Amino acid sequence: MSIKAKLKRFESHMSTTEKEKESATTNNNEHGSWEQMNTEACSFDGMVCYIRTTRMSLQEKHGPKTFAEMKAAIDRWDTSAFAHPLSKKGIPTEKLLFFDTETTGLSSGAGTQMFLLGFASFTEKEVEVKQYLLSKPDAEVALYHFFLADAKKLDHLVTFNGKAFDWPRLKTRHSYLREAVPALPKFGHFDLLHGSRRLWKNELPSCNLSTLEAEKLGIKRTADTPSYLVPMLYFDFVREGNPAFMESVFAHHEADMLSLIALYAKLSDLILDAKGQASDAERFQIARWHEAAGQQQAAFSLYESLLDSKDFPLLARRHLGDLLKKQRRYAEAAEQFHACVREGFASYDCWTELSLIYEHYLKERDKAEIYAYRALESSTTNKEREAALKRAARISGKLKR
DNA sequence: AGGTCATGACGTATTTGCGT
DNA sequence: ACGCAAATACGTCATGACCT
Repeated sequence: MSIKAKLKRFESHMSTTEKEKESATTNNNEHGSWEQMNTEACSFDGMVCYIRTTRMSLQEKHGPKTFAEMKAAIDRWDTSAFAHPLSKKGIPTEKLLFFDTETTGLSSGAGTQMFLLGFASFTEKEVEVKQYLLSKPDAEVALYHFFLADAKKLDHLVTFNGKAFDWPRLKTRHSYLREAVPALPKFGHFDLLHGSRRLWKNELPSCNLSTLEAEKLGIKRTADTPSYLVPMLYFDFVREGNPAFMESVFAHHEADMLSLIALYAKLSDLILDAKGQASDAERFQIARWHEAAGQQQAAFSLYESLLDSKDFPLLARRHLGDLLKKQRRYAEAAEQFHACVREGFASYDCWTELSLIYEHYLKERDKAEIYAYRALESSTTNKEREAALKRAARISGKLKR
């Protein structure tokens, strides 16, 4: 008896739902089939990896912006005047992999599988999304074989928390398979989580990607499968072999990668054109970022631009004072600290700075003494009181002689 | 049973400038 | 020239957020 005939005889014993599932796995034209999801089964060494390829025009939008607009924003790094941790200057935008994975959980134990790898990238006229699905637990070699064959053509990762989550895990799995799969290229890596936190942690309840999408990228997800459901859907897929379970997972994963493009574009816009596009709060945080990155010029110019802002004139002044002092422009630094204390801002810190500057650099000890006592009056903790008292007493002692 | 980074609280090393 | 205290720059440690 042929296989077909056997199946036909068996059919009558199946329930209706089982029949539907069976047809979904075998009929390529129906909803939820591999073909309908643009997904191809690729074999390597007897193992299958499902590869889904999606291409979209640069004129398509993800949120309010077209991919062409996003690419233009990212391209602007190439003409930027300052160094920055997110600067891709010198790296073609087409060489970036906007990389993300799906796993069966957040914990790092042996029970957690990395079952979906993917990246979006810019080609000449399109955005291309490639997704590599693990067909079953022991088919990892095929997964990494096909993923690496494509990924190695590119050279810089862009991720959201990928430095701490996706990439170390991928490296761990890859090292188990290193005899059987291509070597792991040494990618450069831009991670967007920490920069996003720098800009927005004070104004957003959370800096997770979905909050950023909603609040900062203008991206609305309709009927999205939340991340926490992804593991269950994958378990169902493996157990029942029905590709339909992966449809919403593919969509979720794809949206994550496209949002990485949108987020990198947004951060690029804000950092490269802070005066034109960033809010006062964003500008202040970008200035602090420049300062931390050793870009005093860029920081200085942004702090200056905030002196007539509504919420940041004094904070910006305070930072300008620090920068001027570092540049040994002591008289100008003192002006900034004076302006702060006139407004009652950061009084202890600023009076202390004034006392230091007048004692050591402007050499007016009588003023240094007065400012030390002002710092003492403004002190709020024992630690501050002790330090201010000590300073005041020492300068007074100097003056007596 | 993870890794990265910002942040803040402390501790330490090196340098600077003062007073003797 | 010297010792000392202050200032600054650099480590270290702990904590929390984020990823499915």
